[in-house]
Amino acid sequence: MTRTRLTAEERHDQLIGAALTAFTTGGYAGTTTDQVARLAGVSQPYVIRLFGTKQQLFIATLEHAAYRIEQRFRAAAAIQADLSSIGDAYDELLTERELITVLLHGFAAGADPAIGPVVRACFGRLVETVRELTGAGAEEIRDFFAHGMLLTVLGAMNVVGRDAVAPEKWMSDLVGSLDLPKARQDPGGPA
Amino acid sequence: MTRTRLTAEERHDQLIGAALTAFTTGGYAGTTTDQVARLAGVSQPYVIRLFGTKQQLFIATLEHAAYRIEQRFRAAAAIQADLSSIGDAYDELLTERELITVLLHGFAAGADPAIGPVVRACFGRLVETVRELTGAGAEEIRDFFAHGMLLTVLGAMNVVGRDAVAPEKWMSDLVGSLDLPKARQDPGGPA
DNA sequence: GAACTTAGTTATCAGCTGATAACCTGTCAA
DNA sequence: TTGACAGGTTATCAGCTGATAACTAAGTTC
Repeated sequence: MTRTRLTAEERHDQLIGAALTAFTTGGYAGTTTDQVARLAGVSQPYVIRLFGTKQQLFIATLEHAAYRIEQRFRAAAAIQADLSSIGDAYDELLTERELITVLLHGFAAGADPAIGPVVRACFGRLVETVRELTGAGAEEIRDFFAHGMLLTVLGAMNVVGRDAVAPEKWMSDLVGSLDLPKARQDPGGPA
Repeated sequence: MTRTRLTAEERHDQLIGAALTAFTTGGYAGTTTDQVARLAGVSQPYVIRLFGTKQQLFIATLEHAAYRIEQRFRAAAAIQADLSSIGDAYDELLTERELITVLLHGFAAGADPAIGPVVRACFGRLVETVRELTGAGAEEIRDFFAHGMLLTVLGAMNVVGRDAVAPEKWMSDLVGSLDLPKARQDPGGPA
């Protein structure tokens, strides 16, 4: 069984992908480095070797998620540079769950002295990016992220998104008037 | 050293208070039952004995937090039954951090099959409570909780609240136009 | 083809953590 | 007093988990 050897950089990227999936489900403390390793088909000590510590792996994952979200925002703004366009991009990210939800886990772990600065920087960068791309005022930016956070939390709770539970009335009140991503649920296509 | 013996109910309540503090900082997976026990001045096995499992302790803590938040909302509405009054109550809760932040940790753990239903029920109850108290429409309710979630997340990241870090410009943009609780920071009174 | 570099593994472990079991001790009624 | 219930403790542990060390093997260069 000749294993395909990857370059350290390729493996690094692949591991961050696996970490994204793993941390999305379990959060920082609730995820083991072994889970990440298995997802990537690699031994657990090798994960540690590449990233030093579990904490550094989590931080790298957060930064990667924030970077990719930023990219999606920029792509959306390249087509139409306003908040509604970026809002659509956000909705798409929400159905994919991982990038947004892992960031929420970062927020929740923001009290950690090592993770806090990273997650604040990531979030601040996103705020600046949206303002730069749209030229929107402070109030608009605030409202944009406010509704984004609501949707993010509802997504983490499985109130909206791919694995959403059966809706109740209070849910539709919260989500009803937003152009929510429920209508865009994956109709069975490939991941 | 004669330890003061409490009734099981008193100890139960005290332990939930300790759990509130502990889980607020570390989240569900990141907090040990021993930390809770030490905070309450009790042995770790006794915590398990009273609550069965760590998970049940967390669930009890979430429900307690949601209940107390609801009470605060009702108290605020008793004085003035509109969203701005309840919003003020929310700001106060935010400076106290614990009740709101522990709920956020519940949201983040919402993917867990045992915790998910509980946290959805808690949140749904809060939504229904606010609507019942204010008679506000779906959009108003949504906006209220959207801004609430933004503040909650910013609180968990220590962007606002008691232990807030030095502010940066993007933070003031997000928080600036909200009647934020920063001005109400505890001026040195007793806890 | 040999020396070297780089990608990966297996073996191992110390420390933590939730949970169980067995025991101890105030307090109160009769 | 004595018994019995309720509120606790100490002792113990199996299993997990992040991390280290030592070893193996696939390419690569000369």
